[in-house]
Amino acid sequence: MIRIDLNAPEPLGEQIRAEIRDAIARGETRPGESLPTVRQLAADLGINLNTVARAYRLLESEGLVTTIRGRGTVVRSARETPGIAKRSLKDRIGRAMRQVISDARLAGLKRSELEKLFAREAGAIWPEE
Amino acid sequence: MIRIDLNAPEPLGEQIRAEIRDAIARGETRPGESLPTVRQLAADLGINLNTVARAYRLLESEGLVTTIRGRGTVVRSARETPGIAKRSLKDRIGRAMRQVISDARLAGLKRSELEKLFAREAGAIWPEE
DNA sequence: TCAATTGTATCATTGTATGATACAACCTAG
DNA sequence: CTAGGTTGTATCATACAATGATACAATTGA
Repeated sequence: MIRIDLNAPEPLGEQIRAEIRDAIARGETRPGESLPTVRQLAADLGINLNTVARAYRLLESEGLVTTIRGRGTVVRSARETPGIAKRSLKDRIGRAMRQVISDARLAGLKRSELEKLFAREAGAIWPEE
Repeated sequence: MIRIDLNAPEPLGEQIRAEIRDAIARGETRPGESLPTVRQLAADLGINLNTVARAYRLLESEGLVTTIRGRGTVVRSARETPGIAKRSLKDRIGRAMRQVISDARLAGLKRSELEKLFAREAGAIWPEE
């Protein structure tokens, strides 16, 4: 189930996109499964249907879902999702990771705490290994 | 040295703030050290001085720097920086970490690659341990 | 004291996010 | 095959955030 924070500084659409990306990454919503309709999700969250529709379109442009008017939006299978340029991607992820770690350090977390956190979340994403 | 990407979706001010936070966290800029003046940095980056000034004020509100008109902006010593409520903080960092890991997974990174990346960045932040 | 240096305040402009509303494609009962 | 309901889409308006131009105020130092 998707939840957002109306007061967060992140735009609603971005929050939705991030939540769904995350759900797909961890296999909570599987390929072939339908996402809620834009009206349904918008009503659940108490926001405008266009905001949800825009988030879905972002996800489609990322290749994560397929959406057909009149039918709805469906999660694509993993191998359908196109590969992206790996170099810049790894850079981008590296930067994001660095930011998280810097934040944690400034917040006073111990390295061991952060390592535990990382291990836990990574385990949720790659349960098989 | 601080670098930003004029075309990135993240606001310029946020980029500056993140860069400086990171530099402080990893000890590249040490307590007592002066940041560039708002005009200097703005000129270097080719942006408006107000954008830099606002980023500096954000950092000041976080307790990371002290700024005095006429003198400039200086990095505060670590133990001066106030502690923040730990519970919500750890949650926030946990969410950010989860996003990074989801992204990495969807991008096709292997778990081992991400672990290597994490270890490298964490080592840069906590060099002593 | 005065000029230079530093950050600050104010206002205008631009772009993005969100929402209200009307439209178009698709599906299914009958 | 057609009518009505369901789904996503397009268009327009509005609010707000980010950035910039410009003028101001505090501090420094010769």
